[in-house]
Amino acid sequence: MHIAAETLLDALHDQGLRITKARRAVCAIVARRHGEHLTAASILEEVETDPNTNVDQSTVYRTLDALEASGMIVHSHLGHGAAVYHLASEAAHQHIICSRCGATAAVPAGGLSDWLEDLHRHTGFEVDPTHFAVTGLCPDCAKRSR
Amino acid sequence: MHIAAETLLDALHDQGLRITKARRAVCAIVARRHGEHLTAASILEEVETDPNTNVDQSTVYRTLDALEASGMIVHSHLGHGAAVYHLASEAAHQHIICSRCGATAAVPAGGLSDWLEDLHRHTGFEVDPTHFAVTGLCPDCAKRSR
DNA sequence: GTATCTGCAAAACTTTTGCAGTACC
DNA sequence: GGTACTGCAAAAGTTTTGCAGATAC
Repeated sequence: MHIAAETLLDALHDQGLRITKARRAVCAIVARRHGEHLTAASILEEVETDPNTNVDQSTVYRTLDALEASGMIVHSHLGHGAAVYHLASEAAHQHIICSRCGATAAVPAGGLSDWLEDLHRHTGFEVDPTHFAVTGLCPDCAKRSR
Repeated sequence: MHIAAETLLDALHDQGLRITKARRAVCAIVARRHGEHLTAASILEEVETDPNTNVDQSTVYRTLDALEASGMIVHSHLGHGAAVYHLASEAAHQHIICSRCGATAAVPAGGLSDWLEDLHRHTGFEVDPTHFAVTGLCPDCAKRSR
């Protein structure tokens, strides 16, 4: 799964937004490191390694918001901490996080479709289950708790 | 579904904890208003309506932690904001929250059991799906977005 | 040229922590 | 009497906001 920073910038441009140095920097990092659990903090940290650019945290958040509004990325919440961002094209998976040790796993969200249909019939909600992780105990912690 | 403040206090006492004025106040509110989406802030707000008692927010959090440790209550995360607390005996339901308007619904978590078994086979995780809500669009917002 | 963006600084919001004094048992 | 608990105050961590100056188009 590859994506070019240009693709992200184009999406912003298509929304009538300007292409700036800060947006280039953030898009480059998102393009390069998508697939990781990217947080605003980790993006900011990486931006700061380049002594030639100076991007503020508020600009990182605003750029991520713009990318999300343009439909290129989504964010989800793994635990109690910071939100993680990933490409919308990779979004259809469910995060699981261990409530004890923080270990994470990802599974395709496909197996949920029956439940989602049920939910829709009962509540009328159109549910996207991937926005929040589900918690549980990872194999190791589950073993230890017995 | 009824519960007495005494029951909660007994649970704390059984853990070797002391029965104090602050804990009485918090337990009374939890007992009276369980079933609502109780947050630390709403509990604090209600405590402050009584001019005779003065309970600090840190004490509210510590009391909720103690009740959770004793197994009487659990907390879950509905959205990006504060955690909500409810009785453990009422916990086996899944929250759904509209990402646009904030409307919430609850459904029994029962329909998820097939998926949970699948998940366990594939990842080894023992998942509790109710800790985080799932997001989606409520019927009204879904209609409006078309 | 001008509307959009940016960096800076500060605030908002929820939750946690250190500490000295209070109150429960 | 002694330990557990409390209120107070401040900090931590993530995200948002107001604003004056900078920059893309």
